[in-house]
Amino acid sequence: MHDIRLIRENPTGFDAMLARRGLSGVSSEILALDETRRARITAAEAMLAERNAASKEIGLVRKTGNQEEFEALRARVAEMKDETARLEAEAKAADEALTDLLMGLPNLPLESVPDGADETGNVELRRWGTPREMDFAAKEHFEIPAVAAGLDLGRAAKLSGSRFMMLSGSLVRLHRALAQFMLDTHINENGLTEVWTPVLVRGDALVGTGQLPKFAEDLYRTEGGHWLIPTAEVTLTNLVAGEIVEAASLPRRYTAWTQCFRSEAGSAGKDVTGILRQHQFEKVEMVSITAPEDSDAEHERMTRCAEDILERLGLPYRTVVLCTGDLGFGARRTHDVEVWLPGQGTYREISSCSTCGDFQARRMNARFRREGEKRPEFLHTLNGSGLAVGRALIAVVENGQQADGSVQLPEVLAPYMGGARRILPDGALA
RNA sequence: GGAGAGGUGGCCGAGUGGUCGAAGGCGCACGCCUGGAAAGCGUGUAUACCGGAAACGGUAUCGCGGGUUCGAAUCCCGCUCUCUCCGCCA
Repeated sequence: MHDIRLIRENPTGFDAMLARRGLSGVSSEILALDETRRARITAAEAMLAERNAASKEIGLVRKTGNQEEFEALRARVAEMKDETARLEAEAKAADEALTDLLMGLPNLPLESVPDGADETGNVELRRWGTPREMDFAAKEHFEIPAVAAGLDLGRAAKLSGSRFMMLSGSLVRLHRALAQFMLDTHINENGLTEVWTPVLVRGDALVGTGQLPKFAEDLYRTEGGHWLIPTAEVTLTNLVAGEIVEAASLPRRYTAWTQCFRSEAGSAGKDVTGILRQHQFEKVEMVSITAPEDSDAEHERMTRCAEDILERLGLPYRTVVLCTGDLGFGARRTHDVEVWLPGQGTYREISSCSTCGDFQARRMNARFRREGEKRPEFLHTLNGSGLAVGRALIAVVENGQQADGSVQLPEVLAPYMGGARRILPDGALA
């Protein structure tokens, strides 16, 4: 949500920023609504003040017992009541229209974000690692014998339809090991606080982080009215919703390992083989809550936390900064970390780290107070995957695949795999 | 799921139709007092929005949303959350 005062002060600047995201000037409509809203509020309040004064007078008059004057005042107030109601309704209508409009507008990109129409405009920031030379044709994850032994897409489809998976044996253990390894690293090395959160939330929470009202079709909703979270960004960020926190408690750094649910509306035909894109998947999420002046550094730190996981796993990656055309709704700047997938011969997104500035904080009214200051200020919020567990699984097995159909596992996972370092072609650990 | 009780300012807590943004207390800030501190005394102490250069004025807010009334913290309806008991349950 945008600060209406900033738009009032600098409408052309606001339009110019939104233009970078491909939106034509909306400030004129915003300002018109804002003006109507304020005019009606002023008028309604003036009339209300008069009415309140008259009502007070009625009380006094009634005590003095002058019946005529009492009735006259009553009639006058009754008249004003209709007029007040009309003005208030108009003010409310303008206010709602304005809020709807503002709620549907994406965040403004930071200066440092490159311009571009789509993902081809993203700019590579750095690369780490070298894809392994393989003297055989690299397979995609679902084709590798060691993986196929524990991956059952057919039966998952029988139960749930497409874009669901069933994992068993060594493969699910590897999946769990990855999540545990990520969590332990974030908790022990990166100083994040682990949180267990609900995965069913109220609509308000999703409005706060920006998924609603605009992207309802991407989400699942229960009959009881709960929504399933598409990412723990929702629950972790909303931890500070409606609160005023002490500056001394910042930055707050959270991590959570949760199920995530996405309808994947609009991604028909994309990534239909394997487990790259699922309706239900696991993610270890990172969320930071900071003071405004610290969010840039925090963004870099968070991105490094995601990259660090890949480095410990020995998985080659590259990090890109998304261009304006590829930027998500709530983000000011996003770093995507893309891991090397030999089976596809390309880098694929495994983490997305975004700084949202005060965009989400405004929507959820999350503030902090500086030591000695009276006025609270809006917080800055950041979120990033650290990492998507299913995709990490894909990356580990594809990069570790051997000519004989087995998979060599990263050394750091051995403690989580009962000391095993390989998955054999038949799915057994070794 | 059933029954009951309750949600008032940073906290506790009074308040059943008007003069209530709301007694009192705690906390906090400032001042007096003191060699210094404590105690004591005094003063002050919410947020948002609208108008205004400002001083300041106005409006709203007693869980949330409606309603009754000239007037609602107070009466009515719906919702929500918390607590207690019962039921069910991993």
